[in-house]
Amino acid sequence: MSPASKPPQRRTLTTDKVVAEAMRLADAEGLEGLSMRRLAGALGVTPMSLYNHVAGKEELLDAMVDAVVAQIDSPEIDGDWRAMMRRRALSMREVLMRHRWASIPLISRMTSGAAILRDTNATLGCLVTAGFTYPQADWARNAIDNHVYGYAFQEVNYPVDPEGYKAAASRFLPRIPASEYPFLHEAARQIAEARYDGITRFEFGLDLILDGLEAWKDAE
Amino acid sequence: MSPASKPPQRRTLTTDKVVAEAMRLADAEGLEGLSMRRLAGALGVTPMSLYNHVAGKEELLDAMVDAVVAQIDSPEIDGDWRAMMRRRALSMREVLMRHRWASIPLISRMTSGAAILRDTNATLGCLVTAGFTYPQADWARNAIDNHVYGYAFQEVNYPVDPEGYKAAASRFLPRIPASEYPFLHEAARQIAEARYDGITRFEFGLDLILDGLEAWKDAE
DNA sequence: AGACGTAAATATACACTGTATGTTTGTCAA
DNA sequence: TTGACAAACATACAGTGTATATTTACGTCT
Repeated sequence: MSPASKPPQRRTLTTDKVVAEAMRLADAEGLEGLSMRRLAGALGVTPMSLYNHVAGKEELLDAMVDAVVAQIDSPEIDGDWRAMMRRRALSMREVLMRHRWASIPLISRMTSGAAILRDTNATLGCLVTAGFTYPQADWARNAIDNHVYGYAFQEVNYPVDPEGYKAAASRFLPRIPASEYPFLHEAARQIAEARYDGITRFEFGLDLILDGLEAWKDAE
Repeated sequence: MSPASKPPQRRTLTTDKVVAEAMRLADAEGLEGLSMRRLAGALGVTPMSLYNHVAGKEELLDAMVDAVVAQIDSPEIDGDWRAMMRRRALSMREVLMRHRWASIPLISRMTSGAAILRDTNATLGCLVTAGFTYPQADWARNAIDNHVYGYAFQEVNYPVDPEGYKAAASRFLPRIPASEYPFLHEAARQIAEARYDGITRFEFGLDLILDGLEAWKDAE
Protein backbone atom coordinates (compact mmCIF):
# COMPACT_ATOMS: atom_id res chain seq x y z
CA MET A 1 0.00 0.00 0.00
CA SER A 2 2.91 2.33 0.67
CA PRO A 3 0.76 4.45 2.93
CA ALA A 4 1.93 8.02 3.19
CA SER A 5 4.99 7.48 1.07
CA LYS A 6 6.11 9.71 -1.73
CA PRO A 7 3.69 11.42 -4.07
CA PRO A 8 2.83 9.42 -7.20
CA GLN A 9 5.08 11.37 -9.53
CA ARG A 10 3.74 9.58 -12.53
CA ARG A 11 5.51 10.96 -15.49
CA THR A 12 8.86 12.45 -16.16
CA LEU A 13 9.11 15.84 -14.52
CA THR A 14 10.10 16.84 -11.01
CA THR A 15 10.67 20.20 -9.43
CA ASP A 16 14.28 19.23 -8.90
CA LYS A 17 14.71 18.21 -12.51
CA VAL A 18 13.21 21.47 -13.68
CA VAL A 19 15.49 23.53 -11.46
CA ALA A 20 18.56 21.48 -12.40
CA GLU A 21 17.90 21.84 -16.11
CA ALA A 22 17.24 25.54 -15.67
CA MET A 23 20.61 25.92 -14.00
CA ARG A 24 22.30 23.97 -16.77
CA LEU A 25 20.66 26.23 -19.32
CA ALA A 26 21.64 29.38 -17.45
CA ASP A 27 25.19 28.11 -17.05
CA ALA A 28 25.41 27.50 -20.76
CA GLU A 29 23.60 30.50 -22.15
CA GLY A 30 23.21 33.02 -19.40
CA LEU A 31 20.08 34.21 -17.69
CA GLU A 32 18.71 35.93 -20.75
CA GLY A 33 18.87 32.63 -22.60
CA LEU A 34 16.59 31.02 -20.07
CA SER A 35 12.96 31.16 -21.09
CA MET A 36 10.16 28.89 -20.01
CA ARG A 37 9.79 27.73 -23.59
CA ARG A 38 13.43 26.88 -24.04
CA LEU A 39 13.52 25.20 -20.67
CA ALA A 40 10.49 23.12 -21.54
CA GLY A 41 12.07 22.21 -24.85
CA ALA A 42 15.27 21.10 -23.15
CA LEU A 43 13.18 18.86 -20.93
CA GLY A 44 11.18 17.50 -23.85
CA VAL A 45 7.94 18.90 -22.61
CA THR A 46 5.46 21.66 -23.36
CA PRO A 47 5.92 25.04 -21.70
CA MET A 48 2.85 24.84 -19.52
CA SER A 49 3.91 21.54 -18.02
CA LEU A 50 6.53 23.39 -16.05
CA TYR A 51 3.85 25.19 -14.11
CA ASN A 52 2.85 21.96 -12.46
CA HIS A 53 6.20 21.91 -10.70
CA VAL A 54 7.15 25.57 -10.44
CA ALA A 55 4.81 28.38 -9.59
CA GLY A 56 6.31 30.70 -12.18
CA LYS A 57 9.56 32.07 -13.45
CA GLU A 58 10.08 34.19 -10.40
CA GLU A 59 9.81 31.20 -8.12
CA LEU A 60 12.01 29.21 -10.42
CA LEU A 61 14.72 31.82 -10.09
CA ASP A 62 14.39 31.72 -6.32
CA ALA A 63 14.84 27.98 -6.38
CA MET A 64 17.85 28.28 -8.66
CA VAL A 65 19.47 30.79 -6.34
CA ASP A 66 18.86 28.58 -3.37
CA ALA A 67 20.38 25.63 -5.19
CA VAL A 68 23.46 27.72 -5.83
CA VAL A 69 23.75 28.73 -2.19
CA ALA A 70 23.40 25.08 -1.24
CA GLN A 71 26.75 24.47 -2.92
CA ILE A 72 28.59 26.84 -0.61
CA ASP A 73 30.78 25.35 2.09
CA SER A 74 28.99 26.82 5.08
CA PRO A 75 30.91 27.30 8.32
CA GLU A 76 30.90 24.64 10.97
CA ILE A 77 29.58 26.41 14.01
CA ASP A 78 32.25 25.20 16.40
CA GLY A 79 35.12 25.65 13.96
CA ASP A 80 37.78 28.34 14.10
CA TRP A 81 35.87 31.38 12.94
CA ARG A 82 38.61 32.84 10.81
CA ALA A 83 39.33 29.62 8.97
CA MET A 84 35.62 29.05 8.49
CA MET A 85 34.94 32.52 7.13
CA ARG A 86 37.87 32.15 4.82
CA ARG A 87 36.71 28.80 3.56
CA ARG A 88 33.18 30.05 3.07
CA ALA A 89 34.31 33.12 1.15
CA LEU A 90 36.54 31.11 -1.16
CA SER A 91 33.82 28.57 -1.71
CA MET A 92 31.31 31.29 -2.42
CA ARG A 93 33.57 32.85 -4.96
CA GLU A 94 34.09 29.52 -6.66
CA VAL A 95 30.38 28.79 -6.77
CA LEU A 96 29.58 32.22 -8.16
CA MET A 97 32.20 31.70 -10.85
CA ARG A 98 30.73 28.33 -11.73
CA HIS A 99 27.29 29.88 -12.10
CA ARG A 100 28.03 33.25 -13.55
CA TRP A 101 24.40 34.21 -13.81
CA ALA A 102 23.77 33.75 -10.10
CA SER A 103 25.32 36.84 -8.54
CA ILE A 104 22.68 39.30 -9.64
CA PRO A 105 19.61 37.35 -8.59
CA LEU A 106 21.35 36.36 -5.39
CA ILE A 107 21.79 39.92 -4.20
CA SER A 108 18.81 41.53 -5.84
CA ARG A 109 16.01 39.28 -4.63
CA MET A 110 15.03 39.09 -1.04
CA THR A 111 14.26 35.41 -1.20
CA SER A 112 15.04 33.05 1.63
CA GLY A 113 15.11 29.43 0.64
CA ALA A 114 16.21 26.71 2.99
CA ALA A 115 19.84 26.80 1.88
CA ILE A 116 20.09 30.54 2.41
CA LEU A 117 18.60 30.29 5.87
CA ARG A 118 20.93 27.43 6.71
CA ASP A 119 24.02 29.26 5.50
CA THR A 120 23.13 32.46 7.27
CA ASN A 121 22.42 30.60 10.46
CA ALA A 122 25.72 28.74 10.27
CA THR A 123 27.69 31.89 9.52
CA LEU A 124 26.17 33.93 12.31
CA GLY A 125 26.39 30.95 14.62
CA CYS A 126 30.06 30.43 14.00
CA LEU A 127 30.83 34.08 14.63
CA VAL A 128 28.68 34.37 17.71
CA THR A 129 30.10 31.18 19.16
CA ALA A 130 33.57 32.59 18.60
CA GLY A 131 32.71 35.57 20.74
CA PHE A 132 31.25 38.17 18.41
CA THR A 133 28.08 39.90 19.45
CA TYR A 134 25.09 39.56 17.18
CA PRO A 135 25.42 43.03 15.71
CA GLN A 136 29.12 42.41 15.20
CA ALA A 137 28.45 39.08 13.55
CA ASP A 138 25.86 40.68 11.32
CA TRP A 139 28.26 43.36 10.28
CA ALA A 140 31.11 40.90 9.78
CA ARG A 141 29.00 38.79 7.48
CA ASN A 142 28.00 41.84 5.50
CA ALA A 143 31.57 42.95 5.11
CA ILE A 144 32.71 39.55 3.88
CA ASP A 145 29.76 39.07 1.57
CA ASN A 146 30.12 42.52 0.09
CA HIS A 147 33.71 41.72 -0.69
CA VAL A 148 32.78 38.42 -2.30
CA TYR A 149 29.95 39.93 -4.31
CA GLY A 150 31.94 42.92 -5.42
CA TYR A 151 34.73 40.71 -6.55
CA ALA A 152 32.39 38.26 -8.22
CA PHE A 153 30.87 41.04 -10.26
CA GLN A 154 34.20 42.18 -11.50
CA GLU A 155 35.26 38.70 -12.41
CA VAL A 156 31.97 37.90 -14.08
CA ASN A 157 32.02 41.02 -16.20
CA TYR A 158 35.67 40.99 -17.13
CA PRO A 159 37.55 38.16 -18.76
CA VAL A 160 39.07 35.91 -16.15
CA ASP A 161 42.31 34.75 -17.71
CA PRO A 162 45.29 37.12 -17.47
CA GLU A 163 45.76 37.42 -21.23
CA GLY A 164 42.13 38.19 -21.87
CA TYR A 165 42.18 40.69 -19.07
CA LYS A 166 45.19 42.48 -20.40
CA ALA A 167 43.68 42.43 -23.86
CA ALA A 168 40.46 43.97 -22.59
CA ALA A 169 42.39 46.63 -20.74
CA SER A 170 44.42 47.40 -23.85
CA ARG A 171 41.31 47.61 -25.93
CA PHE A 172 39.80 49.87 -23.32
CA LEU A 173 42.77 52.18 -23.06
CA PRO A 174 42.25 54.23 -26.23
CA ARG A 175 38.79 55.17 -24.98
CA ILE A 176 40.41 56.99 -22.08
CA PRO A 177 42.22 60.07 -23.33
CA ALA A 178 45.09 60.83 -21.00
CA SER A 179 44.36 64.52 -21.25
CA GLU A 180 40.88 64.23 -19.84
CA TYR A 181 41.30 61.29 -17.46
CA PRO A 182 44.98 61.23 -16.56
CA PHE A 183 44.70 59.11 -13.43
CA LEU A 184 42.29 56.63 -14.90
CA HIS A 185 44.47 56.38 -17.95
CA GLU A 186 47.52 55.63 -15.87
CA ALA A 187 45.63 53.07 -13.79
CA ALA A 188 44.42 51.29 -16.91
CA ARG A 189 47.92 51.37 -18.32
CA GLN A 190 49.34 49.74 -15.22
CA ILE A 191 46.66 47.09 -15.28
CA ALA A 192 47.26 46.43 -18.95
CA GLU A 193 50.92 45.85 -18.19
CA ALA A 194 50.68 44.10 -14.85
CA ARG A 195 50.11 40.46 -14.24
CA TYR A 196 46.59 40.16 -13.00
CA ASP A 197 45.85 37.32 -10.66
CA GLY A 198 42.28 37.34 -9.53
CA ILE A 199 42.45 34.85 -6.72
CA THR A 200 45.51 36.44 -5.11
CA ARG A 201 43.89 39.84 -5.06
CA PHE A 202 40.70 38.31 -3.76
CA GLU A 203 42.47 36.63 -0.87
CA PHE A 204 44.48 39.73 -0.13
CA GLY A 205 41.34 41.80 0.29
CA LEU A 206 39.66 39.07 2.23
CA ASP A 207 42.52 38.80 4.68
CA LEU A 208 42.49 42.53 5.21
CA ILE A 209 38.85 42.28 6.19
CA LEU A 210 39.49 39.31 8.46
CA ASP A 211 42.37 41.18 10.09
CA GLY A 212 40.06 44.07 10.73
CA LEU A 213 37.41 41.83 12.22
CA GLU A 214 39.93 40.10 14.45
CA ALA A 215 41.29 43.37 15.77
CA TRP A 216 37.76 44.63 16.31
CA LYS A 217 36.77 41.53 18.20
CA ASP A 218 39.86 41.53 20.41
CA ALA A 219 39.42 45.21 21.19
CA GLU A 220 36.14 44.57 22.97
CA MET B 1 23.68 81.48 -40.64
CA SER B 2 24.59 79.95 -37.28
CA PRO B 3 27.39 77.98 -38.84
CA ALA B 4 28.31 74.76 -37.02
CA SER B 5 25.91 75.37 -34.19
CA LYS B 6 23.57 72.81 -32.69
CA PRO B 7 21.81 70.19 -34.76
CA PRO B 8 18.38 71.20 -36.08
CA GLN B 9 16.32 69.30 -33.47
CA ARG B 10 13.13 69.93 -35.27
CA ARG B 11 10.45 68.30 -33.24
CA THR B 12 10.01 67.49 -29.64
CA LEU B 13 12.38 64.70 -28.67
CA THR B 14 15.97 64.78 -27.52
CA THR B 15 18.26 62.09 -26.23
CA ASP B 16 18.37 63.92 -22.94
CA LYS B 17 14.61 64.16 -22.76
CA VAL B 18 14.26 60.47 -23.47
CA VAL B 19 16.77 59.52 -20.79
CA ALA B 20 15.26 61.93 -18.28
CA GLU B 21 11.75 60.59 -18.82
CA ALA B 22 13.03 57.02 -18.64
CA MET B 23 14.58 57.79 -15.27
CA ARG B 24 11.38 59.38 -14.05
CA LEU B 25 9.47 56.30 -15.13
CA ALA B 26 11.94 53.95 -13.48
CA ASP B 27 11.89 56.03 -10.31
CA ALA B 28 8.12 55.81 -10.22
CA GLU B 29 7.52 52.25 -11.32
CA GLY B 30 10.78 50.40 -11.14
CA LEU B 31 12.86 48.98 -13.92
CA GLU B 32 10.32 46.33 -14.88
CA GLY B 33 7.79 49.07 -15.45
CA LEU B 34 10.02 50.69 -18.03
CA SER B 35 9.24 49.53 -21.53
CA MET B 36 9.92 51.30 -24.77
CA ARG B 37 6.21 51.52 -25.42
CA ARG B 38 5.39 53.02 -22.05
CA LEU B 39 8.28 55.38 -22.32
CA ALA B 40 7.11 56.50 -25.73
CA GLY B 41 3.62 56.94 -24.38
CA ALA B 42 4.87 59.08 -21.51
CA LEU B 43 6.62 61.27 -24.06
CA GLY B 44 3.57 61.47 -26.29
CA VAL B 45 5.25 59.75 -29.15
CA THR B 46 5.32 56.46 -31.05
CA PRO B 47 7.59 53.68 -29.73
CA MET B 48 9.85 53.65 -32.75
CA SER B 49 10.53 57.36 -32.47
CA LEU B 50 12.74 56.64 -29.52
CA TYR B 51 15.16 54.80 -31.74
CA ASN B 52 16.08 58.02 -33.45
CA HIS B 53 17.65 59.19 -30.20
CA VAL B 54 18.67 55.99 -28.45
CA ALA B 55 20.23 52.99 -30.11
CA GLY B 56 18.13 50.53 -28.14
CA LYS B 57 17.03 49.67 -24.66
CA GLU B 58 20.45 48.44 -23.68
CA GLU B 59 22.03 51.74 -24.61
CA LEU B 60 19.24 53.59 -22.91
CA LEU B 61 19.99 51.78 -19.68
CA ASP B 62 23.65 52.66 -20.04
CA ALA B 63 22.73 56.30 -20.45
CA MET B 64 20.44 56.17 -17.44
CA VAL B 65 23.18 54.66 -15.31
CA ASP B 66 25.60 57.30 -16.43
CA ALA B 67 23.11 60.01 -15.62
CA VAL B 68 22.81 58.58 -12.13
CA VAL B 69 26.56 58.51 -11.63
CA ALA B 70 26.68 62.11 -12.80
CA GLN B 71 24.74 63.05 -9.67
CA ILE B 72 27.45 61.74 -7.35
CA ASP B 73 29.65 64.25 -5.57
CA SER B 74 32.95 63.14 -7.01
CA PRO B 75 36.14 63.84 -5.05
CA GLU B 76 38.14 66.94 -5.68
CA ILE B 77 41.55 65.67 -6.59
CA ASP B 78 43.47 67.94 -4.27
CA GLY B 79 41.09 67.58 -1.37
CA ASP B 80 41.69 65.67 1.83
CA TRP B 81 41.33 62.09 0.68
CA ARG B 82 39.45 60.85 3.68
CA ALA B 83 36.91 63.63 3.67
CA MET B 84 36.48 63.25 -0.07
CA MET B 85 35.96 59.50 0.06
CA ARG B 86 33.50 59.97 2.83
CA ARG B 87 31.58 62.63 0.96
CA ARG B 88 31.54 60.53 -2.19
CA ALA B 89 30.31 57.43 -0.40
CA LEU B 90 27.51 59.30 1.35
CA SER B 91 26.52 61.00 -1.87
CA MET B 92 26.55 57.69 -3.70
CA ARG B 93 24.31 56.14 -1.12
CA GLU B 94 21.91 59.03 -1.37
CA VAL B 95 21.81 58.88 -5.14
CA LEU B 96 21.25 55.13 -5.14
CA MET B 97 18.40 55.59 -2.70
CA ARG B 98 16.87 58.27 -4.87
CA HIS B 99 16.98 55.95 -7.89
CA ARG B 100 16.29 52.59 -6.38
CA TRP B 101 16.44 50.81 -9.72
CA ALA B 102 19.98 51.95 -10.45
CA SER B 103 22.09 49.72 -8.25
CA ILE B 104 21.71 46.55 -10.26
CA PRO B 105 22.44 47.96 -13.70
CA LEU B 106 25.26 50.01 -12.24
CA ILE B 107 27.18 47.01 -11.03
CA SER B 108 26.08 44.45 -13.56
CA ARG B 109 26.87 46.23 -16.77
CA MET B 110 30.38 47.03 -17.81
CA THR B 111 29.45 50.31 -19.38
CA SER B 112 31.63 53.37 -19.16
CA GLY B 113 29.87 56.58 -19.90
CA ALA B 114 31.50 59.93 -19.46
CA ALA B 115 30.27 60.39 -15.90
CA ILE B 116 31.61 57.03 -14.81
CA LEU B 117 34.99 57.73 -16.34
CA ARG B 118 35.04 61.13 -14.72
CA ASP B 119 34.14 59.82 -11.30
CA THR B 120 36.63 56.98 -11.46
CA ASN B 121 39.35 59.32 -12.58
CA ALA B 122 38.61 61.77 -9.79
CA THR B 123 38.48 59.05 -7.16
CA LEU B 124 41.72 57.41 -8.19
CA GLY B 125 43.30 60.80 -8.66
CA CYS B 126 42.41 61.97 -5.19
CA LEU B 127 43.80 58.82 -3.62
CA VAL B 128 46.97 58.77 -5.68
CA THR B 129 47.60 62.43 -5.02
CA ALA B 130 47.21 61.72 -1.32
CA GLY B 131 50.00 59.18 -1.49
CA PHE B 132 48.36 55.87 -2.32
CA THR B 133 49.91 53.77 -5.04
CA TYR B 134 47.75 52.94 -8.04
CA PRO B 135 47.07 49.37 -6.90
CA GLN B 136 46.26 50.66 -3.44
CA ALA B 137 43.96 53.29 -4.84
CA ASP B 138 42.24 50.71 -6.99
CA TRP B 139 41.70 48.46 -4.05
CA ALA B 140 40.54 51.30 -1.83
CA ARG B 141 37.96 52.34 -4.33
CA ASN B 142 36.73 48.76 -4.61
CA ALA B 143 36.45 48.40 -0.87
CA ILE B 144 34.45 51.59 -0.54
CA ASP B 145 32.23 50.88 -3.50
CA ASN B 146 31.53 47.34 -2.36
CA HIS B 147 30.42 48.72 0.96
CA VAL B 148 28.18 51.28 -0.67
CA TYR B 149 26.67 48.77 -3.10
CA GLY B 150 26.17 46.11 -0.48
CA TYR B 151 24.46 48.58 1.73
CA ALA B 152 22.39 50.00 -1.06
CA PHE B 153 21.07 46.57 -1.92
CA GLN B 154 19.97 45.96 1.61
CA GLU B 155 18.28 49.29 1.86
CA VAL B 156 16.61 48.94 -1.52
CA ASN B 157 15.24 45.50 -0.78
CA TYR B 158 14.14 46.14 2.78
CA PRO B 159 11.87 48.90 3.97
CA VAL B 160 13.85 51.96 4.88
CA ASP B 161 11.97 53.42 7.79
CA PRO B 162 12.57 51.90 11.23
CA GLU B 163 8.95 50.90 11.77
CA GLY B 164 8.67 49.19 8.42
CA TYR B 165 11.94 47.47 9.02
CA LYS B 166 10.90 46.14 12.37
CA ALA B 167 7.57 45.09 10.93
CA ALA B 168 9.28 43.19 8.13
CA ALA B 169 11.58 41.48 10.59
CA SER B 170 8.63 40.54 12.76
CA ARG B 171 6.78 39.18 9.77
CA PHE B 172 9.85 37.27 8.79
CA LEU B 173 10.48 35.81 12.21
CA PRO B 174 7.87 33.03 12.20
CA ARG B 175 9.45 31.66 9.03
CA ILE B 176 12.59 30.92 11.02
CA PRO B 177 11.97 28.12 13.49
CA ALA B 178 14.30 28.56 16.43
CA SER B 179 14.89 24.85 16.57
CA GLU B 180 16.36 24.66 13.11
CA TYR B 181 18.00 28.08 12.83
CA PRO B 182 18.71 29.16 16.39
CA PHE B 183 21.30 31.82 15.62
CA LEU B 184 19.42 33.30 12.71
CA HIS B 185 16.30 33.34 14.81
CA GLU B 186 18.03 35.20 17.58
CA ALA B 187 19.57 37.66 15.15
CA ALA B 188 16.20 38.37 13.58
CA ARG B 189 14.69 38.77 17.01
CA GLN B 190 17.29 41.32 18.02
CA ILE B 191 16.76 43.21 14.79
CA ALA B 192 13.02 43.15 15.27
CA GLU B 193 13.48 44.70 18.68
CA ALA B 194 16.37 47.04 18.05
CA ARG B 195 16.20 50.51 16.69
CA TYR B 196 17.47 50.27 13.18
CA ASP B 197 19.19 53.33 11.84
CA GLY B 198 20.46 52.80 8.34
CA ILE B 199 22.64 55.85 7.98
CA THR B 200 24.41 55.33 11.31
CA ARG B 201 25.30 51.74 10.47
CA PHE B 202 26.37 52.80 7.03
CA GLU B 203 28.72 55.43 8.37
CA PHE B 204 30.05 53.11 11.00
CA GLY B 205 31.07 50.54 8.41
CA LEU B 206 32.42 53.20 6.13
CA ASP B 207 34.61 54.65 8.86
CA LEU B 208 35.97 51.22 9.67
CA ILE B 209 37.02 50.88 6.05
CA LEU B 210 38.54 54.34 6.00
CA ASP B 211 40.41 53.58 9.20
CA GLY B 212 41.80 50.46 7.60
CA LEU B 213 42.85 52.35 4.52
CA GLU B 214 44.53 55.04 6.56
CA ALA B 215 46.48 52.52 8.60
CA TRP B 216 47.43 50.68 5.45
CA LYS B 217 48.64 53.83 3.78
CA ASP B 218 50.69 54.99 6.77
CA ALA B 219 52.25 51.56 7.15
CA GLU B 220 54.00 51.82 3.79
C1' DA C 1 9.21 82.22 -52.66
C1' DG C 2 9.64 77.55 -53.88
C1' DA C 3 11.81 73.12 -54.34
C1' DC C 4 14.73 69.79 -52.34
C1' DG C 5 17.12 66.80 -49.21
C1' DT C 6 17.10 64.91 -44.93
C1' DA C 7 16.25 63.70 -40.29
C1' DA C 8 12.58 62.77 -37.25
C1' DA C 9 8.08 60.72 -36.42
C1' DT C 10 5.01 56.98 -37.87
C1' DA C 11 2.88 52.50 -39.36
C1' DT C 12 3.19 47.85 -39.79
C1' DA C 13 4.94 43.51 -38.72
C1' DC C 14 7.75 39.70 -36.62
C1' DA C 15 9.59 36.76 -33.39
C1' DC C 16 9.64 36.43 -28.85
C1' DT C 17 8.21 36.50 -23.75
C1' DG C 18 5.30 34.72 -19.37
C1' DT C 19 1.23 32.63 -18.25
C1' DA C 20 -4.35 32.17 -17.81
C1' DT C 21 -7.60 28.99 -19.22
C1' DG C 22 -9.57 24.75 -20.69
C1' DT C 23 -8.83 19.95 -22.34
C1' DT C 24 -6.82 15.46 -22.67
C1' DT C 25 -4.35 11.62 -20.82
C1' DG C 26 -2.09 8.31 -18.02
C1' DT C 27 -1.70 6.08 -13.62
C1' DC C 28 -2.92 4.48 -9.06
C1' DA C 29 -6.56 3.03 -5.43
C1' DA C 30 -10.78 1.00 -4.80
C1' DT D 1 -13.14 -2.13 -14.28
C1' DT D 2 -13.94 2.27 -12.74
C1' DG D 3 -13.44 6.69 -11.06
C1' DA D 4 -10.41 10.22 -9.27
C1' DC D 5 -6.91 13.23 -9.96
C1' DA D 6 -2.67 15.16 -11.01
C1' DA D 7 0.37 15.83 -14.72
C1' DA D 8 1.05 16.94 -19.54
C1' DC D 9 -0.98 19.42 -23.42
C1' DA D 10 -3.23 22.92 -26.66
C1' DT D 11 -4.74 27.27 -27.39
C1' DA D 12 -4.79 32.01 -26.71
C1' DC D 13 -3.67 36.70 -24.98
C1' DA D 14 -1.33 40.68 -23.75
C1' DG D 15 3.06 42.44 -23.75
C1' DT D 16 8.06 42.83 -25.12
C1' DG D 17 12.13 44.82 -28.27
C1' DT D 18 12.98 46.23 -32.69
C1' DA D 19 13.60 45.63 -38.21
C1' DT D 20 11.74 47.64 -42.16
C1' DA D 21 9.33 50.81 -44.98
C1' DT D 22 6.76 55.00 -45.21
C1' DT D 23 5.20 59.60 -44.32
C1' DT D 24 5.92 64.18 -42.60
C1' DA D 25 7.87 68.63 -41.66
C1' DC D 26 11.55 71.51 -41.32
C1' DG D 27 16.26 74.10 -42.58
C1' DT D 28 18.89 75.26 -46.59
C1' DC D 29 19.84 76.74 -51.03
C1' DT D 30 18.61 78.51 -55.19
